[in-house]
Amino acid sequence: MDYKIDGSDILLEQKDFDLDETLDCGQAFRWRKIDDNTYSGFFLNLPLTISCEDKGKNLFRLKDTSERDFLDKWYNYLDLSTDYSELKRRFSEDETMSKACEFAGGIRILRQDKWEALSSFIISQNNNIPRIKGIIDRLCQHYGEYPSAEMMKDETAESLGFLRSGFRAKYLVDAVSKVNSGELNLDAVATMPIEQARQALMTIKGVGPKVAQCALLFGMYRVEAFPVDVWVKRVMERWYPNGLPDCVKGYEGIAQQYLFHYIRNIGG
DNA sequence: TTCCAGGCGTATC
DNA sequence: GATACGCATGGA
Repeated sequence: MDYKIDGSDILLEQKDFDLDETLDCGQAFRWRKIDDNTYSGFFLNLPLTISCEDKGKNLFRLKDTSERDFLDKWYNYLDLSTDYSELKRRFSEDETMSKACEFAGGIRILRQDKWEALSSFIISQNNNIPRIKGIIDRLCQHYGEYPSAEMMKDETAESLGFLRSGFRAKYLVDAVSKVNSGELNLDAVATMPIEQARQALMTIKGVGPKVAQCALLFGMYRVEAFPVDVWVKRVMERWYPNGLPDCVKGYEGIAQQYLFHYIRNIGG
């Protein structure tokens, strides 16, 4: 990772980073493609427009970004401290993982906000990505930003009707209630042993094994969490009937993201 | 029209 | 513990 300040922008040189593969691969739902090389989106409510200026040189421009926001927020959000080349080398001991890493070598795991990831993946269940984005758009439009659990404290399944989120509205309401009451402390969950953390999240109505794993992986950077959705289930049946290879141990969640993207895009 | 989507709660065995 | 089914919505 190398960067310099260019006027009001940050110029970032970063390998193993592709905007489509990272910002539009189903892990985050508030990034919008502006043109071929540019996305606009948010971490919490801090906006960013980011462009790939030169693919060959791994050069990116973070528009209107202070050095402080870059170092304090985006460096962490974009997981710039993790060496994905080294991870891919380890993963590539396995033939399928090798192909998946080669297919989309620019995937990174975003270190998202706990509540946003949890509530987003509650919305994601039995749903498709364009529609998930639509529901989250309406939620943010309504509040003017991504609402905290505190901001949503008076919502009911009925008052959330404008989301057109179907049966998921009541699940959101239960999550809001448990987080606001302190019954579920997301900061505490983030540091629990993984199985205990999973069980704690699953006390929320509408949070099962898959949504819990997604909240842990994408909202709390628990990279050992392994969410299994319909696509990853196909991966397991097709390539890993006896379980994941040893070379992904400890980083199952990151491996999962390569595999998820791979099977969705090769017509599995 | 039917099927499906980054699943889960509930009923039933 | 495993399996079957319904669930809101909207695009293909």
